Amino acid sequence: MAAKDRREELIAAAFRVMVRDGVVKTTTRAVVNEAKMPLGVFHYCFNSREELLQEVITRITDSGVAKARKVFEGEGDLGARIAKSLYTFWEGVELNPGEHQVGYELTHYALRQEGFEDLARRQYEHYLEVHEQLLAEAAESAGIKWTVPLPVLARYLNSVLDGVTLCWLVDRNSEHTREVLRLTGEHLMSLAAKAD
Amino acid sequence: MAAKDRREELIAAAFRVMVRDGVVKTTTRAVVNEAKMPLGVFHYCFNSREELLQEVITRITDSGVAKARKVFEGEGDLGARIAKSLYTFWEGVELNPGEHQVGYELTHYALRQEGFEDLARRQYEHYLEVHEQLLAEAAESAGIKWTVPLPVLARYLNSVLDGVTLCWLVDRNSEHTREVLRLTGEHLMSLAAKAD
DNA sequence: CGGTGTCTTGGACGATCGACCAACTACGAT
DNA sequence: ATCGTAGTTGGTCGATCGTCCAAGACACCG
Repeated sequence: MAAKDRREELIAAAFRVMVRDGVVKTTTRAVVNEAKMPLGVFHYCFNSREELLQEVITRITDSGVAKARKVFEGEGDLGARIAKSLYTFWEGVELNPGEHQVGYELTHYALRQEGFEDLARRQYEHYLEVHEQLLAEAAESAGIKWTVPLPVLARYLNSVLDGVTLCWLVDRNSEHTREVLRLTGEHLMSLAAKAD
Repeated sequence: MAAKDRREELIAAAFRVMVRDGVVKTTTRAVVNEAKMPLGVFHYCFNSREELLQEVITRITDSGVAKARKVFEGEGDLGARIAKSLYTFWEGVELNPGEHQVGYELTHYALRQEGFEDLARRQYEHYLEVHEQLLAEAAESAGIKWTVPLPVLARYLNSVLDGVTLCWLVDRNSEHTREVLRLTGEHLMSLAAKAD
């Protein structure tokens, strides 16, 4: 009935196809087939395939940011909060690996697509910003100061999470990954000092 | 003249195309065009495009392993060696970003390709193994023990390097990345204890 | 000389893709 | 009732892809 509703359904269908078959195989035909719509619908709702992918990228970025904020909710001292956040983050990865895999695929796709580089840049800009905010908030509520500049610490955290996720997507070694996250949590703790 | 030589040239040409245009656009025609050979050559030297990509993956893995070993060569105490290794690694990334980008693209490609998952798994298995060896060697030559199990420490190091590289490929913030690597080096130092 | 096997080549095939379009329907406003 | 706009559809176009093949070129061995 509504063109806008069709758009949303197609975006959701595209995301499902991506998780199942990968970004490369997410063709216009595969998407409309997943959404059980005739092929003609596609270019009535989207100017191009790229426009659809762009939409999916922003959705994933926003969803990732929101999820990160939710992960960090909680109480307790700094140590407990960090440990729980890392644990919750990892729960999310193991529960939904395809989503993260698609995220990386889209990042690399955007880096190669003329005019899409900014989209990837904004994606990581958001992630780094969120990590920075959460680290700052944690420091304030715990009454501590980070002994490392916040942007650096945020990049460090973001990198470790990206790295362990990528590595786990390949070899699925959950046990070692959890140990790495525990180690990272302890490291973060050691970078906190009493506030002035 | 030689079928085997053609093979090697095609592999090299394929790698060049990948770095320039990405894995997805590395078609049989693009490769033979890069190598300045007629199209028919391709399926005389390779049974399929997948066979070529498989060959490129193993080359990149081997080259990465060799480069990692070379990066770790050097003298001095543990701190200097770690710092220099991280610095040399990062020099390599900044000097040749495309190569690393292709590496990640191929990993994700392999994860999606039926029967190629093992190739990606072996790739990371090698990397982790090399990091483990280098960390063990460093500990021995410095007369220290790692206070964290070696496989975990290797995965941690591998993850940080992967993560910062990926992040830098997107936002090209060299300054913060170097600080993260410095931080990581100090962290590793803090995980060393005098051997028994 | 003839033949046998390794190269080399241009062209062609079938499949799949993104994109487009003309025709059809439904429905509210005039 | 008529018109116009938004929605809907199946079919089709041109481009590009991986793959294959038949025919020619070359060299070595009998």
